[in-house]
Amino acid sequence: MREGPDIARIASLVGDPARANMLNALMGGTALTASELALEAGVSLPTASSHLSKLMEGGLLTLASQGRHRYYGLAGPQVAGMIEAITGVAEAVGPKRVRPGPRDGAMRVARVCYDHLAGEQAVAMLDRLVARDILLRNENEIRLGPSATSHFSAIGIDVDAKPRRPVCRACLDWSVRRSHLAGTLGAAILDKILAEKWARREKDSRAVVFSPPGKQAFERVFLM
Amino acid sequence: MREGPDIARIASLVGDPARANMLNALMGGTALTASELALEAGVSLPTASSHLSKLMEGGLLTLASQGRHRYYGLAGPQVAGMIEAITGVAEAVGPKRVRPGPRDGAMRVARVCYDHLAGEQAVAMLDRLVARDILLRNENEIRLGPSATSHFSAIGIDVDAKPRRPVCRACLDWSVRRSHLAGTLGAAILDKILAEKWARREKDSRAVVFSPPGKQAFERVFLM
DNA sequence: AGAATGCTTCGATGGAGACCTAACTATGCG
DNA sequence: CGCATAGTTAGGTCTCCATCGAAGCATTCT
Repeated sequence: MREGPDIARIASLVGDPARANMLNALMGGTALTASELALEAGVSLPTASSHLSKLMEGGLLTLASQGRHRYYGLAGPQVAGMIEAITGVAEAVGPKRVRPGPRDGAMRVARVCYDHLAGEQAVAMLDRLVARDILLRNENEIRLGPSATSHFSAIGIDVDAKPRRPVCRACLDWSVRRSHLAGTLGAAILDKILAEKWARREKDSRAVVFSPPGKQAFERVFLM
Repeated sequence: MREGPDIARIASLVGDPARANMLNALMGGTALTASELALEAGVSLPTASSHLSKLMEGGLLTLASQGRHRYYGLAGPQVAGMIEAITGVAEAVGPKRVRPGPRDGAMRVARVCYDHLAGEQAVAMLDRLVARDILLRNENEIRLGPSATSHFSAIGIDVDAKPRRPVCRACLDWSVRRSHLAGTLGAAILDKILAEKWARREKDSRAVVFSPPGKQAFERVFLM
């Protein structure tokens, strides 16, 4: 029997799949709301809330209340370092990813992330929008460029509406490890993709599958 | 829902108090038998055996059978680093130990971290080696300086051997919150300290206690 | 004020796993 | 061989906690 810092307590906090998923999502560095984290973890809102209060009590998270939103973030670099260390071990001893199934491949290409598009397609889209100066990017901040209004209104998206949520937000993509576009604009684009039937959502999955003509249309609008 | 390395699996292995105690005991660097670990963990032998097979299956331990004894040890430096990282967080957020006992004081000054020295002494040593340009440090990376070979060979340590493990590595010290020296060089230095009898290991603890003349010798060689 | 949204608390349920005793296998010793 | 020590396996109990639906606050929008 030993004493010393209670390492089991901390480790068991990370040891639950739902909480691990949440922490993983927060490794992107941006704080997320309880709903977003519930989606990431694949659990209901009450369950997520319970997990979050445990993580808070364990000192692994910080909380920033803004109006009716509650943004949870990692408590600090030390916590992030710990997650990295655990991830490193998991990667090393890991059950050597069996053959990635077809779903995994589709998920990698394009999937829904809360309310916007993620995956290779989404990362490529953000890159292209920035390269064309339609969006301006500075580290993790994304703003509208001068031609944004005209460009997006041409395809039926109004970026000048003043919603509560930020129009643009960077969201770290776990498969590509680079950012894609979130925020209301990201959500509006996903809406358009689905409304135009360029792609459909895989049932019971976050994967988004483009039809061949839909893919062409998407690339013509966003990747040219 | 995410995928990626199964961090929850690894963390939950550490997240059980009995297993955490076992891992903690193994942080001393010496392999222990199942009975010894059962004692450390405060559980019965069958329970310990069950835990050990889980840790083995999780890839956190190595096993060396010798006759009817089975010696369990940490699987490697990466696992040791993970435990240290978790310990650091637990220490930081932990239920602020009421009053540090005498043994805690000794642990703070100098202790074994898997195969190298940790604690105030170790942090001071790395600081000094960097200040003298014997080691070159850049963030978390540590390299040998130009005079390293001659300096260490003068005290009987060969730094030019090419092992698989890195010669130098930074390891975050949970008590001081700054880095100390790990890697094969860190291990060799600990070996020398014990071989020269500058210090002895506290029984059943990771603490390392310097004798007065030993402390002088150590400081002459590494802290001047 | 009333409706809508974001989140937490409550209460009940089910399943996972930590634990021990007892029985079994393996190695070493006289 | 027969006994002792080291360790694992089997079987069964019990506690903990992850989970969800429903209901309750809190904040903001209209």
